[in-house]
Amino acid sequence: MTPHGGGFRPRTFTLEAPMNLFADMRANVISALDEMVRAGDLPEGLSFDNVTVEPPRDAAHGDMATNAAMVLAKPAGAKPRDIAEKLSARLGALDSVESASVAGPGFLNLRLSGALWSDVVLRAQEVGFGTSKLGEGSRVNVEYVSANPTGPLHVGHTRGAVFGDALCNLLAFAGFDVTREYYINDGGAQVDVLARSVYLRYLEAHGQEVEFADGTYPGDYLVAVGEALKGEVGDAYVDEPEEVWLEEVRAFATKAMMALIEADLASLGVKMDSFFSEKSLYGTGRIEDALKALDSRGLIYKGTLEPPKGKLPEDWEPREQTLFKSTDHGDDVDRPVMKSDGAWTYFAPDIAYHWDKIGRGYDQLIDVFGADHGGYVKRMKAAVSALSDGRVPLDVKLCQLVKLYENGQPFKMSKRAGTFVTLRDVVDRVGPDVVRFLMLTRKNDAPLDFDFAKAVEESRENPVWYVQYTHARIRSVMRKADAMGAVPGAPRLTDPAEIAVAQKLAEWPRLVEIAATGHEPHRIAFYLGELAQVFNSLWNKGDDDHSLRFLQDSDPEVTAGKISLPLAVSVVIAAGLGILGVTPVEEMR
RNA sequence: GGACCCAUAGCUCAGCUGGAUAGAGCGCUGCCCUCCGAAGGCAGAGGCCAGAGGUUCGAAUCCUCUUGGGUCCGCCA
Repeated sequence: MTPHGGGFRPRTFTLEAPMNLFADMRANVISALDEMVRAGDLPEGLSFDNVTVEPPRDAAHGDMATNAAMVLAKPAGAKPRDIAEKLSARLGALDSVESASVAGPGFLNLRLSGALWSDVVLRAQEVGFGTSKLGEGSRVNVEYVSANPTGPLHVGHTRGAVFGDALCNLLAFAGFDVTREYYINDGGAQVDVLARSVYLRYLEAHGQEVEFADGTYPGDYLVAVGEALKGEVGDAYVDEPEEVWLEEVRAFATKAMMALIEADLASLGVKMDSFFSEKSLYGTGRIEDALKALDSRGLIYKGTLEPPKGKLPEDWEPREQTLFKSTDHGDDVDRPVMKSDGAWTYFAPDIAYHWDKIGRGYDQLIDVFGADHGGYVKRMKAAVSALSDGRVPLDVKLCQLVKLYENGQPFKMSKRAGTFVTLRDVVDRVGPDVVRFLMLTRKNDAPLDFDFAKAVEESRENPVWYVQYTHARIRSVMRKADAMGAVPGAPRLTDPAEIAVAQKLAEWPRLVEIAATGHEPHRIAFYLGELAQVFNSLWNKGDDDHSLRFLQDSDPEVTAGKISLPLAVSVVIAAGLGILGVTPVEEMR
């Protein structure tokens, strides 16, 4: 049996027809059902929308299962098992299906022919395996991080940055046209505070004694900015009133902070496509335009809100404000867009910003916020729904808090003393790859514990290490195979452990689509852990059964057939890590 | 008072948008370790999916209520 002999059936693989075994089989099931309708086995006019083809929970049941008979039983007025039997006969006749059997309440279990698994392994070796046309022709704007430009990014921002970036990679992998965007909050009072703080550092650079009162930022990251300002303007602003310098110092400081933030993001491997300035909305009529758009839909009015129930703020008194009738679009109460003194609320520029995004023609908007912004989700969705007349969906992903630990002990930090842990601290400590992977080992809406010691531990408990280790050991095998002169050939999968790996590989394209549809990049991280596990299980079996080893020293040709599977696994791991933004390593140190 | 999120093995968490006997890691118990990449492998025990109703062929998953945690709640950005 030469590896390039009979069993080898090369198939061309193009991005126009990415492989998804489950989608392919579902198409087979649907056409079989259509045939049954024509043959009179099923009534006309049935909807097949709820018919699914999935991996069965228990692999002993088969390779795939369809619920078609159960879903159709009621509308067709037939018994599930009768439908399943007839469907079984048709599907059993397919080349790719080895056997079909009816089980349980009406499941149809399919056992696929061995040759199909070999095809999966071959195609999984292709770069681009798992890419999808799911997002074809669809443009998505993902807004994430969007931290105030008043200082370096801290741990809290890190999770949002990693989540948003991985989500963008995932969407791009699934075929979407993605824009990564950062909204700069440079229009509010906090940048004035920044400017005053920088001014104090500027005076300091001129040798003055200064005091950081409440309401200023004392962090020493502004020392260099103050000095830079001195280098720029000399002593022009010394002992001048605020009116003279505020605007320019604000612009100078904001620019410096954004440079700092961009550098922080770069240390994590995050690069934005677009920065959108809140300030650019003021005095340009853009806020007015957005509110006009709402007004033209009859959604702006003057009124007085009910006082909040329960604890009443001490200084509460009813005031008339300009309100957005967000309750028409699913919100609980209408929201003020203009304060009683005539100034915009923070919500007004947010509306204008999203109005701008809609105007740029995106098919879908995603906002990644911290969990503390949960209260704004409904009003943002209401605004986007109103402004796009329900055409553009907005999905808001909330990232829960990150708690830091050092060997199980809570990591102390004091915000007041300015000793909060920055993104840079974390990245410098464990490296960007570890940070990124671990930040995605929890769903975004679940709190995350991050332990510095465990993050760099080399053990099965550490998912980053485990996946990297698996990739590295495969690369090692591939290098040795190369030295033997073995080129990956047609895989011959016989052992259940080998088939199990191929089955896991077959799930990859489907998993990508599920993760992309749900905006859930953490699924990729979990999948990689599972893939590594089934693969290592096969590897370990090689200890007892030497015929399962990938490198067969005596026989380069058998080796050629064996190394296809590990090669495919390494390709998928590399692709998955790529989505997470983690570099796959060739060797562990 | 209201809104949103969460509750799954002793611990930390998955659970593929409603599928079959609910999974993984750690911990626990018992075996095996000198093997291509050592930093382990295999097997076993462990569950009223917070509780109660409802929807249907079928619910950890969807709806309602209850309990217990987190976040937020006019002019702060």
